[in-house]
Amino acid sequence: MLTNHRSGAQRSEAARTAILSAAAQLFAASGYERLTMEGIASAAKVGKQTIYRWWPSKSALIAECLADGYLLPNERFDPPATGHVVDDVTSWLRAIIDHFQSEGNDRIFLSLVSAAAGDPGVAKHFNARFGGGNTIEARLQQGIDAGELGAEVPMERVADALIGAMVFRVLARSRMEPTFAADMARMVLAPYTNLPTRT
Amino acid sequence: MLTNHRSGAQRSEAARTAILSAAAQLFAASGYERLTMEGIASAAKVGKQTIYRWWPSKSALIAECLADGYLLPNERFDPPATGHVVDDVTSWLRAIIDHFQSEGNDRIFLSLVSAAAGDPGVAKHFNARFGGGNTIEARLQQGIDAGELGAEVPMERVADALIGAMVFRVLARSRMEPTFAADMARMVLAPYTNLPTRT
Amino acid sequence: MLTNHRSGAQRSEAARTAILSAAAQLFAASGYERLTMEGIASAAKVGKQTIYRWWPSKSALIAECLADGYLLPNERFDPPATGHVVDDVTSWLRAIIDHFQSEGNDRIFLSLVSAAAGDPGVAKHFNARFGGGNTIEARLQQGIDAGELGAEVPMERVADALIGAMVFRVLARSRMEPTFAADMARMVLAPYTNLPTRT
Amino acid sequence: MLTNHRSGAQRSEAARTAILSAAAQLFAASGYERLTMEGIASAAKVGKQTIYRWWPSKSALIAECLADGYLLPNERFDPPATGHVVDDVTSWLRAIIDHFQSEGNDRIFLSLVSAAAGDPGVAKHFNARFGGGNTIEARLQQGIDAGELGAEVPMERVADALIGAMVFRVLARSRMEPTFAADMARMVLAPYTNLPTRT
DNA sequence: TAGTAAACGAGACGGTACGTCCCGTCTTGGT
DNA sequence: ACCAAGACGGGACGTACCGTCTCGTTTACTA
Repeated sequence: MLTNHRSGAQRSEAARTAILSAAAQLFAASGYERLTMEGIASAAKVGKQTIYRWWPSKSALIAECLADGYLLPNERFDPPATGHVVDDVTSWLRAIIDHFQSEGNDRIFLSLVSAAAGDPGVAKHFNARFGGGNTIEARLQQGIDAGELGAEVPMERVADALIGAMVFRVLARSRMEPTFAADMARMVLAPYTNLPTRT
Repeated sequence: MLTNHRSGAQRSEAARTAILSAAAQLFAASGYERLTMEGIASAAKVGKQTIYRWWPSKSALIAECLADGYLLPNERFDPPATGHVVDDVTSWLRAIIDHFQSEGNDRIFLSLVSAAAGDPGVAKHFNARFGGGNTIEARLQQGIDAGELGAEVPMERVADALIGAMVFRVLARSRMEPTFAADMARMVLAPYTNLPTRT
Repeated sequence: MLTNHRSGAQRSEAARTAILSAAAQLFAASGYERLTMEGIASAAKVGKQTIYRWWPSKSALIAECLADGYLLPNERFDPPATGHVVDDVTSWLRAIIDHFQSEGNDRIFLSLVSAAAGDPGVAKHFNARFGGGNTIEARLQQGIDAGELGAEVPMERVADALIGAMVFRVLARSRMEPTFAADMARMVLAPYTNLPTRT
Repeated sequence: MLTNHRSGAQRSEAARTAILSAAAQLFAASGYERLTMEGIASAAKVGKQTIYRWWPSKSALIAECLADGYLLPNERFDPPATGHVVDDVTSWLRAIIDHFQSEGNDRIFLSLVSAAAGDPGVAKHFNARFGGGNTIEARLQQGIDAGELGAEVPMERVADALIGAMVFRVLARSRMEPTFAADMARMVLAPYTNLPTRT
């Protein structure tokens, strides 16, 4: 027999889902710091051990919530491609900002920052969703290919600046101006566009 | 009796100092989440009540640590004024980055982000130190006055982008490249300088 | 200052009493094995830590219940002194048997045996209450002094036999005959009485 | 098909033996209260279900251990028949005492008492081994038949006293004197022997 | 210079949550 | 049908801290 079989009952997908859902719901409602394993277990109608059996810590659990789309919309923040890169980037950034400045979601975002600050595993997923490798760089690359942008545009730096500015403003509890997205996009992309952007 | 006098012992400055020092030391060593009031009281050789008498919460205590310079150098991050604004901003940003990427200080910064994410009071002090009213805008204003920069430079946005990018990279546990500061400074200021910056 | 003073709040006698009462009540109701610290804390409206602060274990708590008379009547089992030692010992033993064969008390006794079997500290108090040094030996000594008993009566052995037989019968769930006490008393004291005892 | 055969595998004698052995070994090592079903299953390399399939409870398992001689020597405590009944009873009692006062066995005995106190089923087997139907009464009957003892000797009471005293002393953690067995035997049998026994 | 009231260290208190152990049941795949 | 393995919902364990509340001592202003 060549199967490396595992005897015993299989992991319950129902329990896994219930735990992630409960964790996400309580996380959104109360924030990372007030999230308790007992609360999750109780909300998920699950024994605490079932949580600890599969996740080593609260932060690992939240990281998986994040990775599996329980906390944030999974496929939402793709920049449009209208042909005008600055406008498209502005739209993209504004969509993100609108989402996280809306009631309820702001708390989630702050809790997520708190979790990411406290745990590298969460940070990794946080970064994966917002930072490097994200869809914004693909859009910039399209802009280069289309001749809208100079090839020397420092794509990672652009992403750092746009996302970072937003994170910082949320962290500072400083509500962003309506023109924030447009201002940021113009500022960081201006030197690389082949169109006049001053004023 | 018309005097609103207060008899009895005065607040002990020794206790206040001991508490802030102990809190800062434990905060730096263990982070915000593992910081405990009992640990602080014990390290400061102080009764718990003496802490609760003067600070309503752990975050208020940390906010005061931050405000009083127990956690960060108080007067350090002033940009130089050599006459070349992009270089000066680069120097300023690099100094901040070097400080917070050094061993020990990175943990403090992350803990600070965590505390700020969890508590608006801490966030206010966090912002005061890094954001809005900071010295960087004064330097930019000097640049405008000296004719180095166009008057239309969006100073708050520049500050958001520079500080925000750094915060984001620290949060993402992504060590910044040696040219990070220079790249950022050039990118955000280029469209407003009266000197050629492409390449 | 010569006082070896202890700073801080004093131990709460109310908490101590509530804990011992709750423990005794639950012990009597559910037995030693089903007794839980959480149940006691909850019934006594006390934090668990307040129990653990003063008693190292469940058994130590039960031992103190026993020592302080929360589980058994404190002053009850004194043999009478009518002048006839065998009758008096019979009365004494029968009183004990009647008490522990009554509904409710039988469970207490068995639980006590279980606790004593599991913990030397409980055993010590169990022994103090039933065994050596008890009042039965004083009564026998009176009998010797009065010339009823030969001086060579092995008092400890008599006590061992009487108490032991009862313990064994309770343990064996073997309800004792009405004549049990009299039979035992006669049997163990007969060789030492100066009166005819055969038949 | 007329046979009332049972399809499927038969009960595994190997599993049964392994479980009883493991239970007895852990019981002797850790006592009744610390004995766990998971520990037994793991030590016996058996699934927990296999235990629960055949025994309803921990106490039933221990009762079977006791009945099948996994915990105590099965055929050991027969009194000799030298012709002198007090000596023979002394020898028998001393053998029992020596066995249970020896290192290791004392713990087993106490654990057994604890188990018996907590569970009637165990108590029944405990009693069967030490009490009522035991071999001591047969020896006493021989003594009566041989004219050594008066026919009125209360055999059950004698057994209660001898076994009970020992149980009580073990329970009280009170090591028995070397002359304990002889003293007890003389005391309880003296009034019924046809020989002088005072001193 | 005595009285008194606040601040202090210490730490007990009623609680909540931790992460672990074990319960007795259920599920899986193999013999 | 029985077995080994082990996941499951649940309950209790003993510990760590929470924020509040006495204690008895120290300090410094007021009468």
